[in-house]
Amino acid sequence: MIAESRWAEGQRKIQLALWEAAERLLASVPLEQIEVMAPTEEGHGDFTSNLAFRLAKALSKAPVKIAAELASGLPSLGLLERVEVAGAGFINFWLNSTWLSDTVSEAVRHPDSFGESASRQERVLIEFVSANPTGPLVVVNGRAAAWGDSLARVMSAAGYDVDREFYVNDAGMQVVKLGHALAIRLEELKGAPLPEPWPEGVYPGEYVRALAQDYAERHGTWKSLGLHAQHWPDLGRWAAERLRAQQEAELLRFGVTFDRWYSEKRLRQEGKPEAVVAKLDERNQLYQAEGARWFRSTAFGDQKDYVVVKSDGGFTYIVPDAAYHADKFARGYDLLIDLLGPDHHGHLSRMRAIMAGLGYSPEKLEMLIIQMVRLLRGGQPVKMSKRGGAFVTLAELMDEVEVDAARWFFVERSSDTPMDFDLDLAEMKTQDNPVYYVQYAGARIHSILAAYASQFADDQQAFDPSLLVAPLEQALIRDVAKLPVVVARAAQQRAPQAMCRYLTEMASHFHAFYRQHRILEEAPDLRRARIELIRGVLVAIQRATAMIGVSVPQRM
RNA sequence: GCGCCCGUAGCUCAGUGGAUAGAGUGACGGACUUCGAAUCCGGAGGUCGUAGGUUCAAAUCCUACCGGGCGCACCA
Repeated sequence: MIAESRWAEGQRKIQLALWEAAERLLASVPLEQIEVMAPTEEGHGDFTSNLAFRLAKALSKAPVKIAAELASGLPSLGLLERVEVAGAGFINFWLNSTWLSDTVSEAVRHPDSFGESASRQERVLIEFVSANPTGPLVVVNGRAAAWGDSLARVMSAAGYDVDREFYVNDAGMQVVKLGHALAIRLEELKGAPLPEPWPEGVYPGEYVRALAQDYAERHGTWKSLGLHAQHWPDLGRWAAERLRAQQEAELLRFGVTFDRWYSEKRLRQEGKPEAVVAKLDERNQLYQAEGARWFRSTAFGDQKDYVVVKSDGGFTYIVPDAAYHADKFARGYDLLIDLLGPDHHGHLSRMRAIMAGLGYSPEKLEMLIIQMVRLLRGGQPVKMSKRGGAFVTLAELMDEVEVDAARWFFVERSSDTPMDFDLDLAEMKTQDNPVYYVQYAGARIHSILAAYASQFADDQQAFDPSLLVAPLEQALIRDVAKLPVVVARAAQQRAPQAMCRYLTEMASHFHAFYRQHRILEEAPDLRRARIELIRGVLVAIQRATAMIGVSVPQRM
């Protein structure tokens, strides 16, 4: 539907031209070996190639000489302004500025789709958050939510067919313990004393009190319930569904929705864990020992074999998990991405092993760890302990920090390293806060466009891109033109944080441009050109912020 | 002990095998009669944890070591 971006198209044309030039010098060079890439530094062109270094050995000639020969034989392709040999043998390419500024008009014409790539015909399932339905979402769940949702948006824009899924652990022992906790709180409502000592593993959190209140209001018969273990599973299921719904509402407030909430309970009811064990058995991957059934995970690079069916006949947790992932493949996804919590390091090699044991190709399952979040206030860590029932929830974080700021902070850092979340900084609506820096650029553009619309409502001036010659204008044109490539790259690297850097750089160029140049007071033709430019910049800002779930208000 | 992740400017962090390793922030010095100063412009700040190896080229890949974080149940 969407054509290849002009930027990528230009890159491709240069690559082909270089290939032809190389073929004239050396009998045959595989096209894949010809790299045309973004230079690391300004002043090295729009694209650069290291081809001369690669050919140096085969041609036994100095890279500089090869580069000069390659460069001299290149056609302009209708897009190159100049080609230069630099350093020890790099070939740098500058794009024609008129060709470039046409992409700005392209952005202005397609404000809702600019930056997107054509479909890749690849179905991806991203599973994230998947918090147990035994309590409210906590801050690290927010990190996973922001990061996973942004990755989904970025990959979707890059042409992947993406679904988001939340796996609900509503079947295990945890749910029974939640039911136990609810029973205790119901007894408390009746005036009974709390158990001494508090039973092991039962949720002590305050939120269970609220649930008990709620339960009592909805169930007239609650007073006849005693503290009997046979009631815990039912109470637990009720509470788990309440908490799951609450999690869904909190995520919605955070701007994150899922295509599917996948129930472990249903997975078990449908017999999928049994099917996985049977399949492993068929494939000769199981053996009996010490009264349990073991999986030969060492055959797939794991450290030691582990139990899949316990001596009491129950499954270990890996079995339903494996069944869940097998089911994802069965549903037709080409690629699975899991964002796992910080306590799942040990899970990775096991999951890889068992999926390999089931015959799935390991590179089709990517597992990324979302590392823990430490909240800082006044430079000091805020105490959090789920066990003690005192923790900072995502809802509390949202009460304190705007969603835009929270999401920016979570996405800005790569996922696999622990982060400090500076509450004071995120709350600040000042220059120190990077979110507002970007939003302010958008607000300024909105404000200029509003003034333009009222002062020059009947402007008939045509857009003349050749007037945009100032360095900052050129920088902004390139920023806009690059969006599709930035998105494609962020998707490929699974690195939504690239969007934050892109936005910060573009905003910086815009603010500098704004201080240095006038728009409305200029002659009509230049005014019109700059209006087109900032419209394009606004589109790029809006598109890029949308991909990380951050808004761009018209006024701040 | 084993596994995963991380050591880059005072601090927080980017960095795709390429050129002189970058931002932000802090401290310091400047800029509003202007379409929004929530902004801009300066200079200063580095043995990329250490030591080897691969390569024309290493912060990036490999090995060892040092330092930090997390995880290592027939719990989930």
